[in-house]
Amino acid sequence: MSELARRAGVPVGTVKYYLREGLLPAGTPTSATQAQYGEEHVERLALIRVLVGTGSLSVAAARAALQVIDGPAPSIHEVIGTAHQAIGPQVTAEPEALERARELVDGQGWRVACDSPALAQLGAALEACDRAGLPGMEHLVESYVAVAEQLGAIDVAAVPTTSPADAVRFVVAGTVLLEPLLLALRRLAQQDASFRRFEGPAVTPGSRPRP
Amino acid sequence: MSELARRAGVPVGTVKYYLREGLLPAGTPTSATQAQYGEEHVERLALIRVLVGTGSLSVAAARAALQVIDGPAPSIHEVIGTAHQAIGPQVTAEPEALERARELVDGQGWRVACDSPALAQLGAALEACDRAGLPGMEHLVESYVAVAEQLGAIDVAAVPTTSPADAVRFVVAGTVLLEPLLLALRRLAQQDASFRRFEGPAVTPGSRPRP
DNA sequence: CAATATTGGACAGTGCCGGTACCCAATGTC
DNA sequence: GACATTGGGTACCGGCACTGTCCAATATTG
Repeated sequence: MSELARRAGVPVGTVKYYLREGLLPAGTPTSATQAQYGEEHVERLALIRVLVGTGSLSVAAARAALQVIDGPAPSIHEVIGTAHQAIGPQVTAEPEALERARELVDGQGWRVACDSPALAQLGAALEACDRAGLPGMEHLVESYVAVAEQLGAIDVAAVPTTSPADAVRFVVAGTVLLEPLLLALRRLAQQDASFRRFEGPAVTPGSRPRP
Repeated sequence: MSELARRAGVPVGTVKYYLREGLLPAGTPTSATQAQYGEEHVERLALIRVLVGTGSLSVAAARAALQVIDGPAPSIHEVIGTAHQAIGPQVTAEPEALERARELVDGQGWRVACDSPALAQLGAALEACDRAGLPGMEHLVESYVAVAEQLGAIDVAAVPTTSPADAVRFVVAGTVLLEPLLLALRRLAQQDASFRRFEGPAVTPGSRPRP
């Protein structure tokens, strides 16, 4: 076990913790004080660390996500739904907000499961924007919907067709790990866009990108 | 204070907590045991709640974000940078990952501050995708960059020009609150796209959206 | 073969973080 | 004047992701 921990770069105590929490399957025990761990355990450990680290999943959510990866793959569409159930922050939106989300989605012609947690998340997000008093939301949301449609198409097109297991792994890990990637890119693009709009033509000393 | 708490729908103890933490400015005291709170305090409280609730900012990050809103607005471009500093999860990426992020951004021709936390976030996210063994990342990232560019343009174009204070508020709140909105939309779009790709033509009983 | 080190496992403890409960003197209300 | 309420301070709570400690069984070594 110490070798596993060393190879994965994770403290031994943490490995024990993951074993206890059911994130990491136990190794094959060779005796009462020894167990065999393979390369798959190292990879699993790496996956756990990125899910709870970069993906900022809770340990419970990571367990659920890993169960989806381990489980059978009925169909990719099913897996996406299950993954969203497992991963999503369990947001509870009021019925009216949920209704608003449904209308938006239906108006867009999207075919979406009624019980998807993403609907509640959308409703809560819309509600939050209202409460914050953000102006011009209608147009903004419209633009975002168009962008999201591209994202969905990109993601689904990128699902590998080599094997069902690969596909499931890609869907679960990709859904989680591309989120921070997307948010980071958005922020960087915001900086660039604001530079072009506000600083580009007349370069003001002191407000250009810092060295 | 109890009236303020009631109007904002927040427990009194929590209001005290926000006062203590410097998120909510103190009311004008009318005596030793009484203070006057105005509509602005109710709005502020609502803003705090969406930032820490839906926006899932820590109290410390929310304080920093609110300080940006309260502070002077040198220029929108500056505000975006400062807001990213305040909001961002303080990710520490290794120099090599950071270098990789820089190359990606430079290759895209984006003008970005060298010390932006978003660069570290991007580096960490790329690193995480590698560690998870996601295939076909190059093409995927390329597509995401193109989408992010649209997002940045949308966000910056939506900044209101009515007053600097409005603009700052929009930038800070929008950066935070549109993130959950975007992620929810992405998930919904994924569901729709996967439905179209995998379930659309030949409808399989039992795998269509649940009632 | 005996002395020592290491292992896996169980369990309690730690540090942080949002938030809550309690207490108090000063004040408002009846 | 009796009594409730207020703001403010402090202590405390529960959840979470670990981490430290202990222990008996086993591996390693002289």
